[in-house]
Amino acid sequence: MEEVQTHRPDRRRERTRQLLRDALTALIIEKGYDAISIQDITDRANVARPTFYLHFRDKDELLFSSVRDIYEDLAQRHYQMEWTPEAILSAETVDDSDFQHIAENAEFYKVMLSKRGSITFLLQVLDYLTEVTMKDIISLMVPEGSQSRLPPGFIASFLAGAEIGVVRWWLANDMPHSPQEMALIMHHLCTRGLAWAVDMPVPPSDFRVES
Amino acid sequence: MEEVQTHRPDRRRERTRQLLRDALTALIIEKGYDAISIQDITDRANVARPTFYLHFRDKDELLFSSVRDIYEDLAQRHYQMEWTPEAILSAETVDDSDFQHIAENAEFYKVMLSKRGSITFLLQVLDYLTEVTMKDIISLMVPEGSQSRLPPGFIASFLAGAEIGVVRWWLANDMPHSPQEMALIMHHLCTRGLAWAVDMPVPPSDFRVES
DNA sequence: CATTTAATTTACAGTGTGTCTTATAATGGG
DNA sequence: CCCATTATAAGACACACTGTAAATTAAATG
Repeated sequence: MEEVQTHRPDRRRERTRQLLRDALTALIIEKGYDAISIQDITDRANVARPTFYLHFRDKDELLFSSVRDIYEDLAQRHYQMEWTPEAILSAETVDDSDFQHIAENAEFYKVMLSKRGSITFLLQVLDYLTEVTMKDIISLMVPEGSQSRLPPGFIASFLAGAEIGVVRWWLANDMPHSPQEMALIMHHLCTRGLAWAVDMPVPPSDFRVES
Repeated sequence: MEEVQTHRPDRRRERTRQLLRDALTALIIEKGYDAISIQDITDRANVARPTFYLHFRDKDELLFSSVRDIYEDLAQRHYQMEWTPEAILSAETVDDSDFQHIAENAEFYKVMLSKRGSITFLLQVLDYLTEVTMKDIISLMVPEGSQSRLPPGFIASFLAGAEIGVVRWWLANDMPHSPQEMALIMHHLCTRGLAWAVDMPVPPSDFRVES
């Protein structure tokens, strides 16, 4: 017996929800995610504590209600382009929207991808990146009917993890490069690997894993 | 005025600490890290709750007291070998101790690197991997007096993140490959990059970032 | 066996959670 | 503009967990 609550439009509702969202993001930057109590959020938002539970089950639900549209927007921006194998591997068409977005919300990510952040959030981002990368890998292989040497899921997880690592380095070092530069560096390292990065040759290998 | 407590050896002490450590790891696998209370731990260990605080400040301190020696052991195993630039880039001398260790503690890592885990732990592992990788990168460049195209910290963060991503994939897919295979696959992908992985050529590039 | 130290037991104050009730205020529809 | 509806406020409650304290009991060491 699922009782689905349908809400007629009401300014008070959206206003309160927005106040709570804003309070949360401000508090995250100030004191870290874990240290925030529901009381903190409602105090900051000038809302009674029981009101919180009229809108969100817990802190995580509030957090994800804040970021969901951001990732929809990012994915949409990414897929505005028609990705072909050539475009993905070419340095001319590198997509820097991820790094752009991180730069615009640097304070937020600096906290949320640190010990003061939330593992749920970090893994959500990682899964998002894996999924997007996965689609790119697929579009890289399917049109050719070609087989990659490694399982696509493996490669996507590899690249997504690498991106998180690099973003953390970027933020920890106060963003010494522009988003465009970062995307380009990342692209070179991803496509060409460590041997290129340290400018040393490795022998060719026909190593292959059946997926 | 630092009051350093010096403990003469006493079986009761080490016994209690070990009981608490064992209780924690068992509980982590059962219900996830976050859901565990101090009470849970002491109940499982058959120890009074105030006793916990005679040994550890909080849950995190207990956790890290459990894993510290593991990582010392791993690092020591890794550095038993004299790493030269050739050895690091060669597929003959791949070090699989990390994957071996993960496989031996698969249940534990499956939880701790998931939403039911702990961000502090995940980042601790990430930082450990970054540090170890960093030393490898350095040993790759210094003896030659050569310069890498990218800042070593960048590369190390990239590879460490990639390793976490891959380990998560490996665990999520119930370890379809042996630790040795995983280390080998990882090695190929790290050194040769995406172009190799999907078996498509990219033009050479003399792109370089001054560190 | 005696001394030292660890652990137990009980208790307490503090903090946060999730829910409930009653009263008040704002909103959108007619 | 008024009214029925719905959101919010205010206060209170039971519950769980934390960190610490005091007095007592138990165990290990030499």
